[in-house]
Parts: sequence; C-alpha cells; structure tokens
Amino acid sequence: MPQKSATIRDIAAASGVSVATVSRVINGAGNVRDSTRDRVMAQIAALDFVPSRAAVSLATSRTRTIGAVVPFLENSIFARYLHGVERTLAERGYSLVISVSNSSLDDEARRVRELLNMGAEGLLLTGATHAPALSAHLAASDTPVILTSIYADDSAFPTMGYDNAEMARIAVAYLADKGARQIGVLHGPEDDNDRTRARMAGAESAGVRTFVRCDFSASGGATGLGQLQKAGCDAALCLSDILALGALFESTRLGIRVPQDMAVMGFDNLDWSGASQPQLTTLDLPVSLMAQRAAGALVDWVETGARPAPLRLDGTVLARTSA
Amino acid sequence: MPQKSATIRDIAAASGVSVATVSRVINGAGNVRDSTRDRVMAQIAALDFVPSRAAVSLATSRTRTIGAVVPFLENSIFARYLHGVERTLAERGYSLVISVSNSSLDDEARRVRELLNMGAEGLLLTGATHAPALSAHLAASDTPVILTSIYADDSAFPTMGYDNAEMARIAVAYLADKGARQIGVLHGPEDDNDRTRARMAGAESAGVRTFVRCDFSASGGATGLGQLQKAGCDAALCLSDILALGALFESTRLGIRVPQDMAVMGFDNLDWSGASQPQLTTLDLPVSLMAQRAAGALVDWVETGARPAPLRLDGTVLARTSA
DNA sequence: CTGTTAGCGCGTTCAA
DNA sequence: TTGAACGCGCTAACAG
Repeated sequence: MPQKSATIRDIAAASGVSVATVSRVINGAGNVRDSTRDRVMAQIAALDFVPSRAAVSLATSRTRTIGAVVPFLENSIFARYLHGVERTLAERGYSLVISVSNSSLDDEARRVRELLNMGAEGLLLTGATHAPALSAHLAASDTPVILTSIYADDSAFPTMGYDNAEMARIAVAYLADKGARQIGVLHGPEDDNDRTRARMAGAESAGVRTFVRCDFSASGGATGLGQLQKAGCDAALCLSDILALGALFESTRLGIRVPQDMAVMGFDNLDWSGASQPQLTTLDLPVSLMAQRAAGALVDWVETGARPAPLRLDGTVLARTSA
Repeated sequence: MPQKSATIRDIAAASGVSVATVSRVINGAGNVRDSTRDRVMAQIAALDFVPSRAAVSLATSRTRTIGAVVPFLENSIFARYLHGVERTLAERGYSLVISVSNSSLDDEARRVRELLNMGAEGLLLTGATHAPALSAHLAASDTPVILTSIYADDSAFPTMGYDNAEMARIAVAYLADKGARQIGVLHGPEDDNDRTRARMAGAESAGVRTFVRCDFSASGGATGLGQLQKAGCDAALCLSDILALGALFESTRLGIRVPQDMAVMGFDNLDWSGASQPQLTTLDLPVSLMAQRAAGALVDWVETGARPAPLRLDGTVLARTSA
C-alpha cells in the first residue's frame, strides 16, 4: 500500500538533481537539458508523482478552482449548463465547485462567500442582479466574475448569455404569427430572478397583457394553464419548458386541444421536449455553448488578468407542433 | 481595496500574542485564557480573517474536499442527489467537487483520478461495479469511498442505497396486483449500469419475460412503449421516470388509454411525476435521504477513520393513476 | 543549464 | 497559559 505519495524531493533524489530542476520540468520551463528532463520524467512516472495541490497553491497563491452558483439544479437547464462548465474547466486544468442558491439572492451571497473562502479564483454567477452587499464585496475583491444566462452591456461584471427580453419578443412574435389572438405568459417567481423579469418585460413590450405567476414546477404550469384558459387566452408562452410540461399535461386533462384551442410554447428546449405530445415548440437557448464560452473566458481572465467583453448569444424558435 | 487578506501573523501582531496562540483559538484548543481568546477573536473579526485553505491543507495534509461522480446530470435524479450531498457537506465544512462519467466506467475511472489528484479526501461513487483498475487503485489508496444508489452487503466499499432488485420486484408485484397480465420492462442501457441490471434481474425473478432496451431519454421511452404494445404487454414498468414520461406521451399519441389499455409505472418520483396526465404511479426512492446519509457517513469516516456499515434504504410504491 | 535558499500561511511540538 | 521554531511540498529568485 503506497501510503505517503512521493514528493518533489523524492523525485529529485531519485534522479540525482535538485528540487528546482524537478520543479522546472514539472512546469515545462525551457531551460533544462533534454537528457536531464528525460531522467526526471522517468522518475516522475516511476514513482507516480503528482504535485500536491495544497503546496502549489501555497507557493503560488493560486488554487485552480472556479466556483459556480446556480439558482437550482433539479429539473432544470442548469444541469446541462454545469456539465458544460465542468468539462471546459477540466480541460483547462481547473476544478469546479458548485453551489445552489435556491433562487435566493441572500443565499447566493452566502454561497459566494463560502466559495471565496475556499479559494475560488473566479466565479460564475447566474443573472445580473445580486444582493447589494455581494456586489460591493465582489467589486472590492477584484475576483474575476462572469454573469451568465443574461446579456446586459451595462453590468458591473461581464455578462455572457442572451437578451432575455428579446428572446421573449421573438417568442411572442412567433406565436402571433401563428395566429394567436391573446397570448398569456406563464412564469415562475420573478422576485430574485432577473431573467424571468426580463422575459416578462420583453413579452409585455411585444403586447402581452396577461401574465400568470405560478410555482416553478410542472404542477405550477398545470395550474397556470387553467388560469390562462379562464382568462380567454389562446396561446400560452411558458417561460420555461418545465412549466410547459405541466401546461401540456393539463391541457390533455382538460380536453383542450393543442395547438388548435391553445398554443403552448416553452423556453429552454429541455431534453424531453421533442418527445412530448404534442411536440413542444420552444425557444432553444444555446446553453452548452454559453457554458463553454463563459468557463473559457473566465479561465482566460484568471490567467491573463484581462477582463473579457460581454458575449451575446442568440436563441431561436424551435418550431414543432405545440404552437 | 483590501487586496491581500490578513494572515495569522497579522492577527497575532494586532492582538499582541504569538501565532501559536491565534492558532489555538482558531482551532478551539482549550488552553487559552478567556481574556486572551476574546482579544484574538475580536481581531479576527475586525480584520475579517479567514485561514488560508491551502496553508491549512499543507500543514495538516487535509483538504476538506469530497469528490462525487455521477453517470449523468441532466434530467435525472442525480441532480437532487447532488443537491443533498452538497448541503450536507457544506454544513460539515466540506466542499464538493462534482464529476460526470457519462455512464462510462472508463470515464469514471478518469474522473476519480482527477478527483484524487486534486486532493479529495473521500469519494461518493454511483453503483457497486467499477473499472477493475479503479477498484484496485482505490483499495490501495485507502481513501474512504461510499457507493450509492445501490445496496449490496458484499461490496468492496460500503454501499448506501436500495436493493434495486427488490425494488423492481415490489413494482412488478404492484402491477400484477393491479391486474396486469403481461408486464414489460422498459430500460436504458445496462452495460455500465449495475442499478439497471439489478432492477432487470429483480423484475425477471418476479416473472417478467419482456424486456425492451431503449435510449435513456423520453424519446427512448416513447419508442419503447410502442414495442411493448406490439409485444402484447398491458403494463409498462419503466426503470426511470424519464422513460415513463416518454411512454406516457407516446400512449396519448397512439390513443392507448392509461391505465386501462396499458398501465405505466416509473421509478424515481421525479418532480413532475405528480403533475402528469395521468399522474404517474412510480417507485419513490428516498434520494435526498440517501444523499444526506451517505455524505454524512463519508465525512465521519474521513474524520474518524472508522468505516461505516452499509445502509439499506427502502423505496415505496407511490400509487397514483397511471397504474 | 542547475543548485541553494528563502518564503507561502498555518499547525505543532517542545520549552518556558 | 504562552511563545519560539520547525516543517508541510512547492515555486521563485538568485547564484554559479
């Protein structure tokens, strides 16, 4: 049982050089004779040496750790997002520590503090709105922070995401083009959620007057659909596919034909949406791409110190049969 | 801009004691005079001091980091699981680093190596079957490892989960009790998935003879339902709610009445399953509880060195209307 | 091209 | 009850 793992000193001794030289080959410094390098590398392989993260961190004051905070994880698009982030960071040699804020800005602030305390070198947050104290803290700490799922060029930190208001306008336009006469918007709690607020504002600017707020869940969507119907709507724009799922189920329960009696449209293009009955027309958002770009940009920022420009990504209507 | 954060030395100087004393109060050692302790604590608060993780790690050779690898994240019960793990670990002062194996044992082995290299003190893996090289590596490294989502008392590492075969038997019995004459099982790829294999074996031991393998997705479930119908089944036991979701949609598409023509039952009790039409009868698994227990036990193991006993959790049929 | 040495921030004897 | 000093494993000058 190889208990204590080898240290840089063991490698140095085993290959007859100094620790400095071993450090050089580990870090790919150019000034090492090939033969020496080979000898050292052989020992590194033989002793299965891996530099201690803690020691490297202490010496360089770098942790190669990125923190990400998402509002929730279950049944959401954030799982796909985090998967993309994790892979991108791994490729760059960074680890990801995930925290969930339960859609609360106060919780988010706490999570960020935890992440910072544990040495996160960069942060990936959701949305552009945060607890005031957090924003101040972050601004003072000069930690690289990228805000995702939203695009806003006037934000305190670079944003990488979509223009949610515009996305909603596109969706409304699509529905209107399909002949909808009264479009109702179904949305989850907007209190600590500026993505939802932006989408609502976009829909309103596109003429929508009926807004129904419900729980962010399928059953919330089901309840909401009933209200939309009572309100006389002939189209339901669900600000998340999760809500659309409930709406779809509720309409079959109520015998409402989709899309004839009521068009149903979602947001996100969750995995199952192409298999629903009817197939869900939804606004497809490039979440994985966003994840990769944001993670990559954050690492660049951490390593070069150069703050990236915000990135605007576009979503498109994925026309299927529900609307 | 408070760039460099305070070190233990700053606190020592500010409170007129030695770093050793500060260290004692930080770590709650008893042998410190109250007045001294108060003075030090005041400075810690005043300077907003937080011990450097890297330094603590180096000095104690502990990282307070746990690694978890799950087969996938999207649209799965693992998101709920990880949420539970993350919260439990946070309460205990540990961080969680998540990795996704894409349901591949080879990928899993790679992810585990990454986690170990970065200093994970304990691991939470899914299932009892792993790449042989990984099992050997783990056994030799004497790192605490807990296997979840499965219960097996003969495993190399403690398992904390359910007896998947038994769960499947219970589900089959429920379906049979409801009058099903030919039950078909719908399952995803079982190659690198011993939970699925166990559930299949359980169903078989309970008399099921029809097994249909499909993609692990809603559309896979939809396709599978069609096959089950052609095979003459009057009940579909879906080994995951994701599959059941597709099955439900497909049955309404095909005009198959659920549960009259075909009973549909799932596994996991995903968030939306109570809102589906018809409401999904499913085998409810105590995932959050499992997450908390496993995470807590792992931390105990890391801290005390005492390997925990395996834990068997039970699932129950959540009878709704689809079966 | 290579070796010496001084830290990085903290825990931990060992004395006092 | 408190302090001085060493070491954890590695990087980064600085010499040579």
